[in-house]
Amino acid sequence: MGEVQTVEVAVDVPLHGTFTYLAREALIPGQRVLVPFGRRKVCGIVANAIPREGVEADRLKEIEASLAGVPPLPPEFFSMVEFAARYYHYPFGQALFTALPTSLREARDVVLPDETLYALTDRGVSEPPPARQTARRALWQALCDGPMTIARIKSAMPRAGAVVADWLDRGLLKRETPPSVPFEVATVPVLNDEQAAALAALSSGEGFRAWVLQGITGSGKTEVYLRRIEAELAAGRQVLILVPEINLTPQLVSRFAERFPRTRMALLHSELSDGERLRAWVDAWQGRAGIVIGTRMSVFVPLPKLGLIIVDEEHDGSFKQQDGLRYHARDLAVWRARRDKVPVVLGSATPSLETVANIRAGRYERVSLTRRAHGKASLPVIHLLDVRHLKRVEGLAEPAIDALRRRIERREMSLVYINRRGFAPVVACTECGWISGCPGCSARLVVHLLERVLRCHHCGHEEPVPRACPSCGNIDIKPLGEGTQRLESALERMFPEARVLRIDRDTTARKHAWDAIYRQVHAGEVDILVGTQMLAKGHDFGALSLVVVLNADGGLYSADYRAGERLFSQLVQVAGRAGRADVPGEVLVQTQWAEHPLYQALRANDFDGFTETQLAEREAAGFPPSTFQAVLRADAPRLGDACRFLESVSADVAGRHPAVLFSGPAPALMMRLANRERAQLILEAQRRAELHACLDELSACAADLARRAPRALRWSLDIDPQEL
DNA sequence: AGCACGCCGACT
DNA sequence: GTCGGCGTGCTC
Repeated sequence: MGEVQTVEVAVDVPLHGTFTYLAREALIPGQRVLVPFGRRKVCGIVANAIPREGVEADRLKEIEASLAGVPPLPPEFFSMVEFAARYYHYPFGQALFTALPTSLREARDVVLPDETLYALTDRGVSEPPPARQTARRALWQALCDGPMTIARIKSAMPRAGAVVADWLDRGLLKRETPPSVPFEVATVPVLNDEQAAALAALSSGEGFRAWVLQGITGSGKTEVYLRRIEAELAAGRQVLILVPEINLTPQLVSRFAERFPRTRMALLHSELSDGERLRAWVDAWQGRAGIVIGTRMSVFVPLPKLGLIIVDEEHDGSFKQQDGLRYHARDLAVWRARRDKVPVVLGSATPSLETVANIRAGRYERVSLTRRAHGKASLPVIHLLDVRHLKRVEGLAEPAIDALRRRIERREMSLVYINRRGFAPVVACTECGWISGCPGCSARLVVHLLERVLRCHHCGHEEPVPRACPSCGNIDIKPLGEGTQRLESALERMFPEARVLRIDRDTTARKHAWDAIYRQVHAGEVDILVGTQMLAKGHDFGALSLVVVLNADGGLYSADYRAGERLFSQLVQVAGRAGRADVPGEVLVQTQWAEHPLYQALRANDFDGFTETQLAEREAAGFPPSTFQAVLRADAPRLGDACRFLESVSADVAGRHPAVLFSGPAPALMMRLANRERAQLILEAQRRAELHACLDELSACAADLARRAPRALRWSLDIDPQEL
């Protein structure tokens, strides 16, 4: 008789560990199963875990069924999820389910389209069905042109099932598995010397290497990727390309499709339906797709023949998941590349400071592209407009107005970029440049106008808003970054003849909004584009001859220590929009702090100089990448409950971990959100290991205390947080 | 997380 | 008298 065995099963619940079940038949790790759980039936994944002791056999329930549709998930998938669950201190079961496409999380069988190809045998070709059997004859004709899937056969001849079975029986038809990674390259443009050198570098060595491809805007990074990808495809391997959400555009996809016309691509992004996503996921997993392009979630997709990982725009914040399993796809990509002994390429014009620190530490190797790839195209000229000494109309400095007017006369397109980021207003003196800093730590104080206080979101310090500048007595002190509200309408009043197109969350919310915007822009129907952050991402607006940047200073002295880094990268991006082959573009940045090192570095096109000062500042202040951080966040209907919870967690754990600095609890920057109030506790350590040892204890303690706290309290732990 | 059990307020 | 609020406890 079949012996009853026990099996460990992972389930999508916020509890640590796996659950033990009885199984009547042998089950393979990675298999999806239907299990009774509490009073419901859920999907579980058979885990290759050590059977747990001390669970009485009579309390065990039985696996109800195995769920059909896909093969068992491979061990490499598990090992990556295990790592992510451990590193991000998140329950294994939930981590496993976040790494899966929705269809595989549900307690249902899945049905995938049948990929088997049917082809005529030699005999089949030489024995056509009689002409009077028109349907069979038409199917035969279609099959003569090449193999077909069952779905395509049925669309040609709805009741073909019996015919196919009959032809298979009589040896007229055979099943074929598709050639795994068919490969062919379309015409390839010539690389310039620098690109060729970069490609040679990225192709050198064997096994794991972490490369940073740092190329200025327009330097042709994508072409280098394409060449590098070509080599992998030619060797029959798969390539994983991670891109920010916004960059996964039809233009990017068609560029790949045109270059490798016979290679199957799997695209993974948030717009897909569950069915489409499952299909792409399985194509990648089964090795059918040679190229896998996707957003952060694709870092988990099993890839049996992985040869290379590319993370494009690696500095982009969208690689960090902001809820649930708060993973960073770039960091997991590097981990995965090391494990799979394949190279990883991190591409960016402005690599993140974390990446720069890794280059300096010798963990990553940098390859640079310093020239624009095409013709005589040159970098834009950047001017700083010191608004303290210039006359302004509605927030626009006169030289900027003149420059816009000239472009309108010449029928050239301009972009007015308004930086609304750094929404947390820091108070500054317009005379001496004094900034509201925290006396207790190196963070900056944020104005809360309603409560009339300055507050530190790092340590919780509070003080009243001063009436005059504490440094020079000037009474004209105000929050940085005020006065952009009226700008858009002001532009229209100033240039009534110009066609102004505003691009922001409101105007792009509708589904095909971008298509319409692109059409107008490329048809030359726009004189001035006005927009926010969105414009700094990889949209192609063709050539602009002028970019005016307003309100950038908010990012200079922000409560968020990453604001400077983000500002620099955004300015480099928007500046990169300016300029064409014949005329260099012009960029005007309006600022009160023209002498600030960030702007000086921007003007001199000096990324290394910029990172130098940033790294020094971060080191002095004890912020990443020179330290390692985690944030414990809590929210509740009342701030007090959230703070009390964080306070008791801190009191419980802090004493035993002197190497970890606890700051707070402090109210979070966006204190109120959807009628809930939020607070945070920040942890910092010099070494990652120290932080993680502390976090092991802290997460257990938080889970325990949360059970006794008011039920409405929610908490989360964010490792390597992106924003505080 | 989800789901049930359980014990107190305004409704047919 | 019951329908339903959400506090508490558990899930192999």
